[in-house]
Parts: sequence; structure tokens; C-alpha cells
Amino acid sequence: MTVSVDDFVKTIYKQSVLAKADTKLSTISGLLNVSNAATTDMARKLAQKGLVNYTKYKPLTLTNEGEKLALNVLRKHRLWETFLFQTLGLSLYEIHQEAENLEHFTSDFLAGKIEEYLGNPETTPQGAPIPSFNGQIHVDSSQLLLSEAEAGVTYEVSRLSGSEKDFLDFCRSNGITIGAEINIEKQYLSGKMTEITIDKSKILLHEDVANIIYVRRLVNH
Amino acid sequence: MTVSVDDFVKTIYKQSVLAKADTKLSTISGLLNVSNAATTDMARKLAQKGLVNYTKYKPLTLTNEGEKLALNVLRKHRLWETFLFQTLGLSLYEIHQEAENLEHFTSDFLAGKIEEYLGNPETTPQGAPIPSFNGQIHVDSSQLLLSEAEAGVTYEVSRLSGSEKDFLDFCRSNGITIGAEINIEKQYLSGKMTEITIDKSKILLHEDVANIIYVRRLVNH
DNA sequence: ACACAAATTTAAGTTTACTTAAATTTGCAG
DNA sequence: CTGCAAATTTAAGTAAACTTAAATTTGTGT
Repeated sequence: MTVSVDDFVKTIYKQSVLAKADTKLSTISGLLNVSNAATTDMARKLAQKGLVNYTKYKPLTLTNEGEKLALNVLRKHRLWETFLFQTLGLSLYEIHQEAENLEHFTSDFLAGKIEEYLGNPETTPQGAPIPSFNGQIHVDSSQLLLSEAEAGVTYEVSRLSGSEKDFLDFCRSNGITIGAEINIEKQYLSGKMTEITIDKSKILLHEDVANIIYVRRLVNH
Repeated sequence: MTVSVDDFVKTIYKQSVLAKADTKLSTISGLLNVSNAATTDMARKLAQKGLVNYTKYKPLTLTNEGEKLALNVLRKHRLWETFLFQTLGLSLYEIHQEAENLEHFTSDFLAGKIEEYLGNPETTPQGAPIPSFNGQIHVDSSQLLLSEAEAGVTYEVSRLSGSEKDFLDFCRSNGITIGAEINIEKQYLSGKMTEITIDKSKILLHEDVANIIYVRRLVNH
């Protein structure tokens, strides 16, 4: 498979798991930074290869085959991220950039070796689940978005689901790291803003941030 | 730089360091598995980019800039080989295949991190020198080809300069590994065949093999 | 139910990295 | 120093992955 095919199915996959998010052709074009015409062409081509379900003017969806490919690319991406962080000591931001390139040129064999070396981790350092070789992905139903968390309750951070430098820098400099304890003070306008306490300091989070941080309710609180 | 540019300069570089080997356009085409027409096109293009010296009908050579690029690609290739062997435990044959893919998508930054992690190794597990970031490559003048070694003298294996599975399998199953001691029994037809003793067994090597194994004279023998 | 803006598709064209086949140049044998 | 084979270049064409611009389809508002 080529880089553009990998990226195409990966993008549709990511978009489709964001439950309410649509897979409109123009959304995919936007995420891939290509014209709609290019996306139409690619959709046709991959429909013919049995990776994408394509009907003119309809949203794009993956076939089982296509989803399998997407998960395999995601698997390699996340194994690299974990490896680059744990073994080579790159930062959370750096690992994303490098993994983005390496993922397309990693054999299944090598991916398996990395996984084994790491001791079969369930998630990346940002808390993202790593799909298994046969396309299984462990969905942690105990976690929810910070924007949907309940006021007055204490949670622990379980996943930082963003790869922008700004976002990761912001999280780190405010102590928002995997495992950190967060108390929800108040939700404003049903999640448009979320006020939290972390390390005794109060922060007001914009929904753009609270929508990509997952938390898990702490049992002993 | 694209994969084809990387591979083009890498191939010219490798060919030109094989002292007597020529860099005829058709030789390069052969090694890259493309037509002569494709090589002519690429040569023109890279001449314009200042990487290759190109004069119609003349052999291909690299500019300083081109050699720098070739060494940088080779550096990444060899760092990956060393890493995949030492850290992830792949075989000598497997590392070549994987490194061939990864080398083109590795940032200078990541290469540096790998180098650091490995403790700045001088050579790969096959004994090939690893170019430094600034394009320096340590040529070990104490080593020579097995086909040019002197009869009656004992050497140690210092480099296996081939990446074919057959070759590496042959070496391993006959104890020809880096550091192994070899006694030269006799050179036939000035290196066309080389008779050696290793681990007390006598082997007659064809020049194809003796021309890609480097040895170093042992001082205490 | 119809008009019209937004989304999508089609058409035509570009660049990169190739191909084959024909034309040209080189260098060597006699 | 001529003639010819081998090497190289030129010419023309292909496939992938894009682009912009024009044409078409969809769905929403009244």
C-alpha cells in the first residue's frame, strides 16, 4: 500500500470513530489537505480495491478490509510513538511527527518485534489504545471526555487525544499528564467551558481542549 | 528529498567507493533496476539541483553536496541496522531489508537520538563504518579483502560487506562472523579462490564471497 | 414545491518517475 | 581512419496523485 492509501483510510477511520463526526467527502479532503476532486478520485480508486464503500454524493465509509488496513496503520503509528517515547526519550510532540513518517514503511514483522520489545503495551504514552495485529482495539468504556465529566467529582487523566505542539505544551505546563488527578469544579454552557482544579490551581478550559482529554472516575474519591 | 533521489546518490556513492568499479550510467541503471533513459533523466535533474556532475556520455559523479546527501542516507541506514540488530534482535539479513525502507523517512534529529542511544557506535554489526552527522566516515585502513589476504597468515573477520540472505546464511553457518579468526591456507589464481581454515575446518571460497569479506591482520599471530 | 447555495463530480491539465523505441554518439577493431 | 556495435540520449507515452475550473447534484428555506 502507498502512503496516500494508508493516510486516506486512516483519516476516514479516525473521523468515523469520532461518533458524531461525519465522513463527508469535504471533511476528509480538509483533513488530508487535498482538493475535493482528489478525494473523489481516491474514493473511486479504493472502492474498486474493496477498501472503501463509495456511492456518489454519499458519505465515505470503510469496508471491513479498509478498516483492517486503517487499524494496521494506526497500530504501527502507536507502536512507534510508544517506542520513541519510552526507549529513545523523544517528547510527546516529537513522537507524533516521526511516527507519522515511519508508520508507512514498517513491516508487520517489525511492528511485532517492537511490540514484543515493549512488553505488549495496551496504550501509547498519551493513553491511546494500540490495535493488535489482528485488528482488535481495546475500547476503554470507563473513560469519558473532560467536557462531559461531572462537576464535584475527581477523575484521573487517562488520555490526551491531540498531537498539536500547543496542546501538549499546554497540558504539560499545567500538570495535565496521564494519571494526574483532576477535580471538576463546574461545567459552563454544557461543556463549552470546563473549570477544573489540578495541583491546587484552578483552570478554565475551552471546549477545544476539554474535548480531547479523556478522564476516568477515581473509585476512592 | 525523495526516495528516488536518495537511492540515486546512494548508488553512485557506493559504486564510486568500490575503487575500480565504474559509475557508467548503465551500471547505475542496473543497480537501480530502471532503464537507462530513466537514469539519464534523473542525472540531468540532479545536476540541476547541484547533487550530480553530469556531462553527456560521461560517467556519473557526485558533487560535494551529493556526497554529503549520500553519506547522510547511508548513516541513517547503518544506524537503523545497528539498532534493529542490537536492540530489537533482528537477524543480519532482516535488518538490511527494514533499514532500506526506514532510512528515507528518518529525520536527522531521530538519527541523532538513535546514535546517542546506541552509544555512538563506529560500525554496524556487519562491521560497516557509520558516517557521522557531518559526513565523516572512518575508513579502517588496517583491513583488506579476504581475496587479497596473504597465505599462511591469521586474520580476524572485520566486515561482512554483503546483504544477500544466501551470503549471510553461508557466513553464519560456517562460523564466519565479526571477530572470528581465519587462517589463509592458499590463494588460487590471484584471489579467484581462497582456501581458509576456520574453527579447524577447511573451506574453499569463491571470489564472489572472498571479495566482500574484510579481514584485519592479527598482531599476536 | 421550487430556487438556489453548498457540496460533489467531471474535465482538463501538471509533476514525478518511470517505460519503450528510435536516433545519436562513442570508442574500438581491423 | 573507417565502420560498426555498444552505450547513451532523445522522443513519445504511461500511471499515480495531485491541481483548478466548470458542470452537476443535493438538500434546505420559505
